[in-house]
Amino acid sequence: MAAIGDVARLAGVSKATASRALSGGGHVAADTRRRVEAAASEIGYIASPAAASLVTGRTKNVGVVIPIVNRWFFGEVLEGIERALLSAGYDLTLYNVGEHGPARDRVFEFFLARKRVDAVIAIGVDLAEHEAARLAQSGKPLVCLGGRGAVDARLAIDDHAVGTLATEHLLGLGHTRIAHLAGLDAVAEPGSVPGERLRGYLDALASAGLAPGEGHVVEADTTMPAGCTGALQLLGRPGPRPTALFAASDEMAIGAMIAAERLGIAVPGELSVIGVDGHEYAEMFGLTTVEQAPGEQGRLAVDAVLRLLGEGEVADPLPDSGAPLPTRLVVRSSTTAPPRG
Amino acid sequence: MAAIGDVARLAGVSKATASRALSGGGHVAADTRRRVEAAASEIGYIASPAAASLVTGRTKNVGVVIPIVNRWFFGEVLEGIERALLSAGYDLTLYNVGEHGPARDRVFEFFLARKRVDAVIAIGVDLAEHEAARLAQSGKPLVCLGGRGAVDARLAIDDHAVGTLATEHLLGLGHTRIAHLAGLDAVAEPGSVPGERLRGYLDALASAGLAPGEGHVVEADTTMPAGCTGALQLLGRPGPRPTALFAASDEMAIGAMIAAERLGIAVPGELSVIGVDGHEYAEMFGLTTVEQAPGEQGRLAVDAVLRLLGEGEVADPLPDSGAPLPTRLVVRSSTTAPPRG
DNA sequence: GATTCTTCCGGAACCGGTTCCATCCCAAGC
DNA sequence: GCTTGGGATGGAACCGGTTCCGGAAGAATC
Repeated sequence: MAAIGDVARLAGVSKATASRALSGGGHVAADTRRRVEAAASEIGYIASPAAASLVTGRTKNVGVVIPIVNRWFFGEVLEGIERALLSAGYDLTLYNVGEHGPARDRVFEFFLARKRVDAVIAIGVDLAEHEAARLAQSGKPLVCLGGRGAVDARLAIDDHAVGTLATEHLLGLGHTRIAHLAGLDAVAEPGSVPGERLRGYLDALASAGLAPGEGHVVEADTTMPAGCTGALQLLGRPGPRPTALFAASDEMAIGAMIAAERLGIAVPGELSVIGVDGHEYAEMFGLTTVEQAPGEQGRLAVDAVLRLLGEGEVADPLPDSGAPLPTRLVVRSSTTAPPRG
Repeated sequence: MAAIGDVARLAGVSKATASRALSGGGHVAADTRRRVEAAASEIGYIASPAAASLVTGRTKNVGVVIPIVNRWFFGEVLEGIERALLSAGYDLTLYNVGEHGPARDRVFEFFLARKRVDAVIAIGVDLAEHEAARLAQSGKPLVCLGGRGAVDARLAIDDHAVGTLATEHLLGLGHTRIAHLAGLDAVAEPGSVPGERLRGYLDALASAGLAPGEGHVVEADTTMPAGCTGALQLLGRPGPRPTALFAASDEMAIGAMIAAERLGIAVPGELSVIGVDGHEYAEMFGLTTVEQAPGEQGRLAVDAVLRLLGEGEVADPLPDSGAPLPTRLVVRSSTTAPPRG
């Protein structure tokens, strides 16, 4: 394996100059730099990241902590992060941590504590106090995308506003019996994503002088099958049926549309459905939704990390660090005015 | 930051002994080892991976190359790999490479060529000749899961057998008009996954003295929306309608079931549907499918890599390296005998 | 023309581990 | 009692870069 000493010898310069020519920012004559570069490519020299990081303390590597890979939103964020990091010359080390337990502790205590990553991006994970503390103590920048826990840099959409926006869209169409397919633990955990969306929904209803009908708020996993099951339960019960349904995710909304089709309920004729996410399948199903852009959110998280690492261009406009990430209502064919009568 | 010298001093031994006590396999007195370990934990010593890998040449890090994160199969494999690597003390560095282009070249030429990963796992990627050569030249073990290209270690299911198995299930139920929703380029690329499944389907039909009806083989992306669109096209055309449909993936199969529902075609009464994958949603839709176990496949790939790195237990039974990965038929409620008449 | 500044470059220390080699000591074998 | 052997340990080299420091040469200033 070719080392930088070989390059230097071939180019007739010292190791120091070779290093400066190849990576350092020091003053090197243009001609010398060319000679060194030629020598390097001639013998196929590739710098050792380990040696460099040993002395600089930086690894050009960012750890990404994610609770689950195989959910559309997370996968999309992950792809966005990967692309952005790669084009900045950074590697991405993936840590898939689930519920609290020994495996999760091991990631925080051992893997992330080592000097192998320069920074950490945590996506949708609720950091326990000691986990955040551990990371802070290691001195590595930490950027959170969603999730909860006390950290300095957090990017998130305004989930309360999302709930309000979706509900107001339905209210604006004239609906009054609006049901909600909420995420798990929406009622029990007020600060969580499902909790905030539920609160936004309730607040919008209240502003219109309304309240949800009995059994018109159902909690389910944010997946299509769970959405389908939840909707079957919600739409199948006796009593006045809702004319509109706000689902906490697009997957749930699609599941609900499938449930409606199964029950012979026309969408949007007899039931309007709105979701949240901007899922890639939403368009095919004609689903009205409050879009967020997970891939773009991943890119923004990388931007934030790079800035914290001092790599950001000075020209970069500082993002309004407090402001929530953008969302937007996309109206398709799954929502319309309620049936007359 | 505490270094190993600090630990050694505190324990009253030399750096060499401290290193041996903490990681090396050399002879260390039990009492000394205890003293060193106590000293290490007292000052919160954490070894620097960079320093260790600089001298040992090993990084305890595996690169994973994947064409797309956000597809159920790949996400599942990725999670399986992550879990297995983590429990073996390895890190996972993710490279999401798409079509051939400068970004992809950069991954192979720059990122993977550096001494940052000990081995590479490529999932479902067709390695170009120069890409495989580059990896081979770097001397790093390479394990492929699916995909094509000349490499030494490849794990894959037998896609031809999958196509045959699915088709024979339908034939066994008495179907004769069996359509196929194939993956993209199934006809154009005989060696590919979609191509092999198509061939298995055709061979099974031929063995029964049958051939696909006109327009009864349709190619589509292996997603739910594409499967829906393809099925609408396939089922909507004039002429005798197929009584059974073999879709090249579960997502496509689910899309097809939605299409059938939309067209008022009963499943399985008027149309039997079978897919491939064992998707997490298959059960909810009652979908009969040829299951493969992507998470388990990821674990097996890690096993293979670890063995190549010399970490495998000698006791480990060598897997029949040539044998295809297991698949199995799971019969649910989406397939039945064809309608009479 | 002498002084100062700037640019370019080489020598050498250093990052933090691992490992080779030499040494020491104690127990076993003759 | 002396040699032999092997386990335990320390000293020092080493991995492959980066960076500090100092020197040399040329440009700019007076």
